[in-house]
Amino acid sequence: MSSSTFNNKLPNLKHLNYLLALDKYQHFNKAAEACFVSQSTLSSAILKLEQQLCCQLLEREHKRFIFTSHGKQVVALAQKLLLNANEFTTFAQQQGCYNSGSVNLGCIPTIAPFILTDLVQACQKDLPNIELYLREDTTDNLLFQLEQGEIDCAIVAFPIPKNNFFSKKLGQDDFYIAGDKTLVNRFQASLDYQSLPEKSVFLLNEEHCLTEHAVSACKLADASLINSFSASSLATLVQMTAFHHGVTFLPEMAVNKGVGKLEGLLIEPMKGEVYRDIGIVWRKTSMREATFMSLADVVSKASLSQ
Amino acid sequence: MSSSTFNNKLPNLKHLNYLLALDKYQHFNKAAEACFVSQSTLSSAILKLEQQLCCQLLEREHKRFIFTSHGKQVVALAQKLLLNANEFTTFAQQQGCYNSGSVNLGCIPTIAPFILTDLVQACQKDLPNIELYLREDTTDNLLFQLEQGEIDCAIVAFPIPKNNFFSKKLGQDDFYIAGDKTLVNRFQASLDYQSLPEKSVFLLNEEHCLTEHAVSACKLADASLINSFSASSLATLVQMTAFHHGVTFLPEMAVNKGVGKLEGLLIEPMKGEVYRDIGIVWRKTSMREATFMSLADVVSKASLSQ
DNA sequence: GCTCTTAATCTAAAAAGTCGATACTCTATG
DNA sequence: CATAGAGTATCGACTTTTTAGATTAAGAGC
Repeated sequence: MSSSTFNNKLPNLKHLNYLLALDKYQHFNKAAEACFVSQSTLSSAILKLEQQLCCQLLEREHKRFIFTSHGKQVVALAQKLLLNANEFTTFAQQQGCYNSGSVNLGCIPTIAPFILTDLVQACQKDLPNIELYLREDTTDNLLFQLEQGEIDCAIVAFPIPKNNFFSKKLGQDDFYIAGDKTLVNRFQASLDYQSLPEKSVFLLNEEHCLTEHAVSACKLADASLINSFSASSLATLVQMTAFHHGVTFLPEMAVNKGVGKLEGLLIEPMKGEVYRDIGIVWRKTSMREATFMSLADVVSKASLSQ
Repeated sequence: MSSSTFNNKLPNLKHLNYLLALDKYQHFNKAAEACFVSQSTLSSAILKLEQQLCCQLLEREHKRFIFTSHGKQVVALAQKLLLNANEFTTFAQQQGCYNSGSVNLGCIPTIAPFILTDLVQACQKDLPNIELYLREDTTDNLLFQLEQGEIDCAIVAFPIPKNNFFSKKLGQDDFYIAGDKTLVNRFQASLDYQSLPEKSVFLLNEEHCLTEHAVSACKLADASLINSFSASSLATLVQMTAFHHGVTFLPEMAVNKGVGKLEGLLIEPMKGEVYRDIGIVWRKTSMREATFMSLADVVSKASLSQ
C-alpha cells in the first residue's frame, strides 16, 4: 500500500490524547486539567474528533456523559495508536544524541578480518549506545554506497579515488614482504626487485586496493615481475605464494593476526617507509562527525599502531 | 502508563505521510505532487519533523539529498505508525454507519435462553454488519448497566422500574400454568386460587422480574399460597414444582422451548389476558435508534408472537 | 557563460487550535 | 418552588500551525 492511499482524515494525535484523558477522568474539567488545556479546548477537540471520524464517541446529557460502546473501542484503539506514536518519537529522538544510534560501517576486505573482532568488542565497551552494522566490500563499492547513504562511514586504505568526503587517518599499516626464504632474503639484502625472478610476485586481484597500494608503496615498477595469477583473498594469496615459491606483500595487521604463518614462508618487514594509511571516511553532509570520531578513536586504540 | 505521561512532541500524521512520499519518490516535487501539496509545504514539513524529532532525517546537498540511515529507520517506523492510524480511522468511521458496528445487548434470564439462539442466527442473516455481544442479567442490573453505557440496549419484560429510557414493545408473552395435573385442572376449571393448597405455588426468587409480573398478571393476591422456596432458574423452578406437586407460571417462550416438559407436569395456557410484554429499551441519548429498531424487528420475527 | 533543475526560504493568507467568558441545563438543597 | 452549584457546550477573539506562491541559491549540463 502506497502512502498516497492513506486518504482517510488522519486525526490529530494530541486530540486523541485528550480523548484518553476524558476516558480516564470521565470528567471534562479534570481531563482538561490533566492535559494542561482549558475545558473548552478539550470539549471542542472531542467534538472535532467525532466530526472527523464521523461517529459518536459520547452520549451527552448536558451535565453528564457516557462513552458509547463504540467510543470505548475507539479509546482502546487510540491508546494503542498513541503508544505506537510514542515509541516512534522516542526512537526518532534517541538517535539525535551524541554517540548513539545505529552506524552502518563499511570496511574493505583487506582490513575487515583483522580489526572487526577487536572493534566490535571495544565498541560494546566504550560506545554501548551505538548499534554497529558492518558491511565488507571493495573501496569503490563502499564509496558508492556511502554516497547513496547505504552506509554511514567506511574504513578504507588511503589514498581513495574520490575526495568529496571527509576523512580521518586512523593509523599506519606497514607492509611486510612474505614468500620463499631465498627470494625474500635476496631482496631484503639488495632491496632490488631485479633480484626476483619474472612472475614471482603474487598480488590480489585489482579490485582490491591493497594491490595498487602495495605496488605504489613498495615502488614495484616492473610489471613483468608480477604473476598473472591474482588471488581474491589474502588467505589464497599466501597459499599460492608459498606453493609457487614466489613473494608477496602483506599488511602488518594481517601479519599480526597470523596470516602468512605457513611452512616455508618467510615474513619480514619491508625496509624504509613502506606502508598504507588506514582511515575512516564519511559524507561531508553528515551531522554525525562527533560519533564517527569516537568510533575512529576506538578503532585506533584497538587495532592500529600510530 | 497514563495518557499524561505522553509528553513527547507528537508528530503531525499528515507530515509523516509527506515523509513517506518523499522516501517513495526521492524527489520533493514528485512527492509533493503525490500528496497534492506544494513543494514548499512538503519541504517545510520535513524540516519541521526534523526539528520536532530533534534528529536529522535527510542529508541535503542543495540539489539532491539522501536519507540518513536513521531517517530510513524513521521512515520504516512512520510507515507502521500510519498503517496503525489508518486502521484506527477505518475502524472508527465504519461504526458510524446505519446497522453496523457492535451492539452490546443485555437480556433478562427469563427471556435470554429462549430467544438468543434464534436472534443470533437471524441477526447474522439480516444484519450481517452488526457485531452482537450478549449479556444476561436481571432487569435492575441491566438498566443500571444501560445507564452506565456498559450495554447499548436491553431486552426486558415490561413494565420496568425506570422510565428514563426509550423503548419499543416487541411482543406479548402469554403465561401458562404448569404443575400437578390435579391442581392445574382444578384451577383451570374454577379460575379460583382458593382451589390451590397453601404453599403450593412455586415462583422464581424476587430478583427475577418474572415473579412480580406473573403475580401481577395472574392476579395472585393471596401470599399464603406461595411456597417460600424460590428457584433461581426456570429449570430448577420446574423441577421443584414437579417434585412437590405444586404449580407455577411459565412464559410461553419457555414453554415453546420445552421447559416444563416433565413427567407428571401438566401445562395449560392461562385463561384470559394473562401475559407479560417483552420489549427493548435504550438510552434516550443514544443515536442508534434506527439500528435498535432493526434489531427489534429481527427479534420480533424470530421469536415472538405479536 | 547560460539555462535548467531542484530544494530552501520568505511572505502572506488560510486553517486549526486555544482560551476565557458565557449560556444552558440538570441536581441538590433549603 | 426558588436558588445555588456543578458541568458541558458555545461564542468570539486571539495565537499557532500549515499552506501556497514567488523568489533565491546552487549545482549540473550544455
